[in-house]
Amino acid sequence: MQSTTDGLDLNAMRAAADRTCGLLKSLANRDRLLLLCQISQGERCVSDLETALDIHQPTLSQQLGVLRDEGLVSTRREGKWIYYSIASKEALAVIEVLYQQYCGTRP
Amino acid sequence: MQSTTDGLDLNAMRAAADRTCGLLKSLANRDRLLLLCQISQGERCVSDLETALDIHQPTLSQQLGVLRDEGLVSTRREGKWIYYSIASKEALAVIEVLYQQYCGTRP
DNA sequence: AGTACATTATATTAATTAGTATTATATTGA
DNA sequence: TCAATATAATACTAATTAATATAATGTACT
Repeated sequence: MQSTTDGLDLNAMRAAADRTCGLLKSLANRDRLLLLCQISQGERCVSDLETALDIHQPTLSQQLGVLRDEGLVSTRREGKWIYYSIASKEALAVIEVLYQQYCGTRP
Repeated sequence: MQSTTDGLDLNAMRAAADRTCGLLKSLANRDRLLLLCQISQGERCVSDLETALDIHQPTLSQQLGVLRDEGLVSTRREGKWIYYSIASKEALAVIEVLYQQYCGTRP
């Protein structure tokens, strides 16, 4: 046991670091980052994303699958279209900071 | 050329995403994350880090080397000791958010 | 109902590239 | 010579990604 002034103990820190790594690995890919950046500005369907980012459809679907599996996005079907939105507050918080740091303040 | 209301164009977005990925890949490792977390709370020498995190010395040195190569930390020698501190404002900003999201608000 | 087309997802494979731990050795300073 | 830190070399283990093909779901039309 650890005094409260020491903050988290090593095991708790490691566990938190592992969870954090999960998010970071999901983000650490150009296509996924671009996808999340778009989706974080508002719901997008796949063909919107394809047009906006010029990523081939199977790649797109594969990377969106990764984001779904990690719980970073959720989907809603409307007819032929499937709309994606951000489902993780942690992801959203990180994306916002990344945008500020690497793309300037958001309009 | 692109109207200013559209924000960044695709090439600029890709370039920004690539730079961002560089940071994210550097962060996406348990040991490096723990190291940065410690160092972001104030300058630390290697043996401090070794004691606090219980990571074997060569691993420590190797991962600190990665952080140095990526420009995330800088060093200062004082006698036998080498002190590390955060050298990247982008990294610091991300670390702060990650801490908030995964470890609660910082004391 | 049946056909055709649009949208999105999945499966498979190939190719490449990477991440990590370990052990041993080198460097620098007291 | 000892303590602190870095580098090198190896060995493992596996992760990422692109590409191609195919499947599933929905709509429209006849």
